[in-house]
Amino acid sequence: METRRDIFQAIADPTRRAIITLIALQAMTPNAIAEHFDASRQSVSKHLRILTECELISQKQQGREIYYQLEIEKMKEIEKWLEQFRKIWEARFNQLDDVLSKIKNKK
Amino acid sequence: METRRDIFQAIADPTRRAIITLIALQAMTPNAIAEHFDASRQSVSKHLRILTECELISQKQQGREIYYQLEIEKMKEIEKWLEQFRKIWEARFNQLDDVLSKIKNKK
DNA sequence: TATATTTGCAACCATATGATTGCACAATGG
DNA sequence: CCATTGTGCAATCATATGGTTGCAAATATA
Repeated sequence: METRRDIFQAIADPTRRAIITLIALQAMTPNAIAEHFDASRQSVSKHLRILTECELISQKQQGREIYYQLEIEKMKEIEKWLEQFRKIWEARFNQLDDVLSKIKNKK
Repeated sequence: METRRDIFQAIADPTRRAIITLIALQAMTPNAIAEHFDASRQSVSKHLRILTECELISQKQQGREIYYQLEIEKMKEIEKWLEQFRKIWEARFNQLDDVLSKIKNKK
């Protein structure tokens, strides 16, 4: 709770992943978000703080209400980490393709 | 340590992410893996257990050595979760595209 | 067979985590 | 001005986490 925030650590918690999905399309207030979960309002507030700390979400003050919205660009960092594995998938797929065409040529 | 394993929880730890990257291209023994980190062999062994529990990696016994390899298919589950956000990215990109072409048409 | 190597597991420990409760404070509305 | 509403923060607590050390089991080697 006190350590440096990290996206991967942030999305490790299922409630936080659910929050991310919930506000992905529409910004919401903490109270509105909390209504979707069993957890208390304060507990959700803590999750929002963690998500804010690693800049996965941001706030928009509107009178006394605060709307939290997803910073979808930040999600791309996960995508970026996955890229190295995508390359491997594709390489394997191409290898399979080679094998298949060799079988075909043998016929 | 005792609870049900989850991929997102597994990749939350930086050492585990490093292990995944390390063995992505080539299966390795626990000792060989541990040499790449400051942590003790036993600590790495624990990480390997966690990764195994959520089926992100698998083992291949070879004499008295055990080779751990990445189950790259499992990584696609993260990809799958990201898909919902990719849709939003693309929608935004298209919106931007619309705006740009409208500006162009005005000229 | 005796010894060395490779590995996993159990016990233990300090710290992180996620939840709850209670409070404070600012903005709104009567 | 006073009550209500929306929100964050501090304190506390049980449990999870990640690390260490010490040991045991299995395989390889002399």
